Amino acid sequence: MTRDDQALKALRASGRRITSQRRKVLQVVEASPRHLDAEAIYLRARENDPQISLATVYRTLAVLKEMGLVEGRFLSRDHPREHFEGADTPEHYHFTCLSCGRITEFRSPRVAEVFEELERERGLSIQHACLCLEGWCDACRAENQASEE
Amino acid sequence: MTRDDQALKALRASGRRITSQRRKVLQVVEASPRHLDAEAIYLRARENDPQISLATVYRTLAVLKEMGLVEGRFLSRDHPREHFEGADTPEHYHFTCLSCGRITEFRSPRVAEVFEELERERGLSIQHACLCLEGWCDACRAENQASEE
DNA sequence: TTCATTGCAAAATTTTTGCATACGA
DNA sequence: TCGTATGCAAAAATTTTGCAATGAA
Repeated sequence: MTRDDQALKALRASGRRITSQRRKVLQVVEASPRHLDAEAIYLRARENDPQISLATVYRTLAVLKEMGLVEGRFLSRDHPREHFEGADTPEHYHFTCLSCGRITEFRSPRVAEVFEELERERGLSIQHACLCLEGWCDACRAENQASEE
Repeated sequence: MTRDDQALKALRASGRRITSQRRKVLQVVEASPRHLDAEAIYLRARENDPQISLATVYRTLAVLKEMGLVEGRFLSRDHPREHFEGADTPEHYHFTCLSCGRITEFRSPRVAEVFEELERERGLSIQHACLCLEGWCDACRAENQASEE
C-alpha cells in the first residue's frame, strides 16, 4: 500500500470522499519537487486535470492539513507563502540558499535534544517544530568568493 | 545612546530621512509586547499618531527590514502573517502555545551546535535561523489534563 | 438517492503602488 | 530648495466563501 493509499483511506475513514481532485493534489504534494505553494500545486495538478480550480486546491490542502496528511511551512522570510509537503516523511528541517534558492533538507539529532531540554526545563510539550535556515550553500559560497577576487 | 538612536542614525547614514512615522514604528517594534504583525503595529502607532497610514507602516517595515534593524518572522502555521521584532536582541527562538497563544522566547547553545555541524559537514554558511515551535505550555498542559479527568 | 465536493465568480484579506502633497535636511 | 516620504485611494496579490451543479458511495 502506497502512502497515497493510506492517505486516501484516512480520508474515507473520516467520512470524507475520495475525489479525483484530492488524489491529484496528494500526488503533487508527495512527488518531487517538494515545497510547492498553493498556486504551484494548482499549476501542476492542472497538467493532469485542466478543470481543477484553485479554490479546490486551497480547500483540499486545508482538509489534508487538518487531517495531518500534509504539512504547511513558511520556508524563508522572502517568501511569505506557505509551502506544502507530505507529512509522512520523517522529521526534518530546511535550509534555503539565498543565492540559488535551492532548498536543502537535513536532519539532526541535536534538534531533538533542544526539545528535550525545553520539555525538561520549561515544561513545554512540543507538537511541531519548524527550523528554517537561510544562507549560502557550498556551491554558491565558492562562486561568490571567486567573483569577489 | 538608545537602540532607537542607533537605528535612526543608521537611517540617516544610508541617505534616508528620519520622520516621525519611522520613529513611531521603531518605538512600537522595540517595545513590548513583541511579535506584532503589520496591522497590530499600525494600530499601536496610531495611538500616538492618528494620521499614520497602514501603507506607511508597511513601507517603513520594509525599509527597516532591508537595513537589518527589524526582523520579520512567521511564528506559527495558523498565523500566516509576518511578525516583527527589533533586530538588536540576541539570537533567540520562539515557542507558540497552541492553547493560549502566548509566545515564549528561549535561547539554547545547542542550536548553534546544529549550525556548526551543518557548516562543517555540508559547507553551508548560515545567515539567519528561525526555529519556531508549537505545542502546549506548562500551564495549558496542566489545565488540559485536569479537564480530561 | 444523499450529501460531500466541485467550479465559478464574487468577496474578503493582506500587501503594494501611483500620485499629488508635505516635510526633513 | 530638493528630493524623500507620506496619505489616500486604487490596484494587486492571495485566500476564502456562496451557490448551483456534480458525482462518490
